[in-house]
Amino acid sequence: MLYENFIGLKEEKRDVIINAALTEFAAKGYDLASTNEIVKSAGISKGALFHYFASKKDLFLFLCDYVFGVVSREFYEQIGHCGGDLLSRYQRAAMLKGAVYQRYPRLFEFIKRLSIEKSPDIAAELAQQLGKMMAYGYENLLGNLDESLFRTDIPIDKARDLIVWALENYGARSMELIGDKRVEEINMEALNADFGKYLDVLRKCFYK
Amino acid sequence: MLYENFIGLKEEKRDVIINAALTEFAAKGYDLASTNEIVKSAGISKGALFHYFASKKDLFLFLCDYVFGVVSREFYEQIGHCGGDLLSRYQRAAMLKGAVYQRYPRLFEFIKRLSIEKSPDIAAELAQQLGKMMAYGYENLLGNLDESLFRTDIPIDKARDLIVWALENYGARSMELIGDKRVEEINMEALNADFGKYLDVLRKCFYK
DNA sequence: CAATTACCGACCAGAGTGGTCAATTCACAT
DNA sequence: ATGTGAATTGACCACTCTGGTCGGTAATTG
Repeated sequence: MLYENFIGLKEEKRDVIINAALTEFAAKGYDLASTNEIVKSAGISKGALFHYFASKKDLFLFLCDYVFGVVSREFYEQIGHCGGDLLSRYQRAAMLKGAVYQRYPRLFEFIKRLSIEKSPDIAAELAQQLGKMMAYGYENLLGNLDESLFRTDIPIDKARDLIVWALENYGARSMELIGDKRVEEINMEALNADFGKYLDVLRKCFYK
Repeated sequence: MLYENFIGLKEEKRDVIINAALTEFAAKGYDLASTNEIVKSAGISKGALFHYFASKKDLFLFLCDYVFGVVSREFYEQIGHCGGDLLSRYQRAAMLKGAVYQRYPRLFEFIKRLSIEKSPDIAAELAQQLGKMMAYGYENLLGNLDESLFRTDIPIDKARDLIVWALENYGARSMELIGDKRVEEINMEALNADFGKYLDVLRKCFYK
């Protein structure tokens, strides 16, 4: 069975290893990422890692599968379950992102890195999976959008672009702000309140 | 005299070396950047590089100085010479960025990388210079801002944030789109026209 | 012409690479 | 307590790449 040795581990230990690997790959990309760093940061031996995974490539592809699963289940598929307009969806997405972040702080950085990954060793396997993933994401966030709330004196597609860009940047900035804080000491209410204020401005400016 | 051997080179050759080094450092950061890659990509010998610069660190610090000079002279100090409102400044900044890009395509990526650089070998020297630089940049772009054009029913600071974030993202996206195209085949008029359309939307939404 | 400077690239010791494997520890059935 | 198979360890392997050196050659200068 695939990854049987790793799957058998208890959840806590699995997550430690996953987070160590996500962090290393996110920081350096596939080629420059070091398995030595991963085992050191995960607190396991070199032998253990290669007992769980056949090779560095195997580990990387497992991570891709894994994050795609997490993001699809815990993120994209939940976004539909709320208002059909863009800003409501983002509001919900922010909450969901916080939940995923608590368990896998580097997951989104890992995914971001995937989209600029150029190593030929994994390009073929990665390309199709990533393409499907991105398409799925945009479909859930932007597909079947209720556009009736937008003001009518501006092109909706450009307004949508600007909103998406601004909020992506807001998200990135929040991540940096959070930094390596322990999960407990992040004030989620304050974070959401602040985000809400920006959404209000966007509603006032881009909606009727 | 400092960097005398390098300064004496003719401009063309200097720029080739500078661009090769900017590209490598921007892509991998200080620690992982390889001087071997730089000399290969610049088309010079290892000996030559260490004839121009005493060490990798010396080269890196020269580059920092150099890009700070370029950006200050060709970018920040020119932004003031136009309308004092935020969107006019961004319009001008986009043109200026294009000019710098033609000569040093990776310069802005290099600077971006500086702000997340963590190598202890250079941290001390870098920190102060970078701080001064960023402050100078924001002062020129956001300082002494004409805020009279903003609508009065929204908090100006939040509107300004959203505009800055959206346009930063637009800039990053344009860069990616340009990718590694040769400078000649970039359609600057089309690029500016497109950018103008987005600025129009922002004016309509955030200004009176 | 000599003298000086610019430049080359083979070479160095050391660090780090992905991956292996004999040896040890562990969990657990008897 | 003991035997057994699986989980785990970390020293080790062959190899690549690192920043930097240096004896030599080519080009420039006076």
